[in-house]
Amino acid sequence: MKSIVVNGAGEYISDAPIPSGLDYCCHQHELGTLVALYSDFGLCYQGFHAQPDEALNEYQRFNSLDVSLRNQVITQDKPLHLIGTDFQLMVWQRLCKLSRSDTSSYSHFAATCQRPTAVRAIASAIARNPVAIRVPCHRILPKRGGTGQYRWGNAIKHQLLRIESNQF
DNA sequence: CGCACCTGCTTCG
DNA sequence: CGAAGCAGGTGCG
Repeated sequence: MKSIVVNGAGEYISDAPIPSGLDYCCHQHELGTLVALYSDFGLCYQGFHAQPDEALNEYQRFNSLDVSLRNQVITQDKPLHLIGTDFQLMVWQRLCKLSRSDTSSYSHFAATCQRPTAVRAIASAIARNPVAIRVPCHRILPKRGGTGQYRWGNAIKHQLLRIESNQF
């Protein structure tokens, strides 16, 4: 398990301590309320939730951590502060390199990660992406068609893709 | 379509 | 180290 800070392109910036407290910010996305959780080093979590504590619960459960909610803040443009195994971090960083409306299948994405046969492991790592939208896990789709699964709801994944493809 | 079966790899105990 | 668990893929009807 490592805890690192990366920029918007997924490039490594530095290591960082595991957060003990997080600031939060709720803002309206056209598909729902988006809750962001910030450590002192960057954006740790972003997901579709009605309440900030739901987001915190998710974050704690996924990372087996005990973290407190601190202050409400306004939307901040910060780097990402990600916690995960080497493998997960590699996958998330790779996702950040996808440009807008650049979608791919799970198997193709696995190949671009240099793990062409590890499709299921890659999919598991994608599923644990803690930062919706900024880490564009929604751009990875089943080869057979359809939009596949999404941690915050399949309908939202579908809509995100529609929005991204329409803006061209 | 849906289903059964297969798969390789990561993760956790 | 072994076993569980996968946001997948394939082939068949």
